Amino acid sequence: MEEAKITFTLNRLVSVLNSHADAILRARYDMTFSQFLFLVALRPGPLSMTGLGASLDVTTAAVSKRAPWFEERNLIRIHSDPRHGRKQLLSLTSKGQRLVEETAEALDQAFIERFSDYESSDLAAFHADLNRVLEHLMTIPKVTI
Amino acid sequence: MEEAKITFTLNRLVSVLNSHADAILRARYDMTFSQFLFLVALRPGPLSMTGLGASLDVTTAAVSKRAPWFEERNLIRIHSDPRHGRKQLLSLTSKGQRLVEETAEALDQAFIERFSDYESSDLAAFHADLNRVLEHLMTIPKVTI
DNA sequence: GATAGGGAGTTAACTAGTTGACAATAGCAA
DNA sequence: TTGCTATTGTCAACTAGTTAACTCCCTATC
Repeated sequence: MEEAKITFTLNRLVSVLNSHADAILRARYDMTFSQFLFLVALRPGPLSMTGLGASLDVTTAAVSKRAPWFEERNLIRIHSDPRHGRKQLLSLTSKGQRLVEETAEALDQAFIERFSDYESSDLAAFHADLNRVLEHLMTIPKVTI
Repeated sequence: MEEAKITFTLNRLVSVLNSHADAILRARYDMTFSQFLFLVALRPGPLSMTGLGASLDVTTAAVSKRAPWFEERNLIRIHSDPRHGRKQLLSLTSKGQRLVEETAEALDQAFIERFSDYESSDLAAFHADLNRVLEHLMTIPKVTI
């Protein structure tokens, strides 16, 4: 039982962090955390419906249904890939790009303030630990069912 | 940007752990992770709709809608509180209790195996770090919006 | 060229959450 | 008692995910 509680603690931690981000985005930008994630995934460059789904860890169908909402608000553009008749490419408009930069910056800032009394080396060590555990999990894909 | 990535890593980690648990539960018990959580929250004792919602970090309405599913399968009992006409109490049936114990044990076991090559002191230290960060977040409820 | 197969996107039907409006009960204060 | 106010649960309408079935379109192979 002691071991399983690590996963509970992790879930609580993530939930608190995400709620906090959500609250900031709603209050200051009238936007949800999940909308933020949708746009942020497009920051590195255009993606197909399927590609964006993979990046968000969500099915293509889910992206396909949400995309028009962002297009209507002129945050993304949806245009068909010239080299593949069926494929659609989603990319940020300049309005979308501006919004992403601004909100990402705001969240970063909030995070930094919240942990201002932590040594940055402590945070770095913590992050390293997280990555170590994550990699450990990824490198044993053998799910013994 | 470096800082914000901690939250990304945390989200990925939680997602991997939960998917793993979900896969085990689906394969061996024909049950989802979220159903497991619903039942596990009742392990310490009966809860009202609202109480269970608080424990699952979900609204009362969400619990109210899901509860009949568990009752139909004889996993929980729903009976009105004798000392409060409106309140409903949800409690595990013996079948539900058996299922919870068995599945919790299976997940614990899977976790232990997955981390068998970790020093248990490393895991304990990691857990302590998580709790430290979580407490830090909880003790500054001042959301500067 | 015809065609079989695979990749990409959409749609329908479902599950699980939300908020807001409501009804019923509890509990206190006058 | 009576009458506010809190708490508790349910319902309707919505959002965001899932899977399964379908439609296009491209490409390889015959």
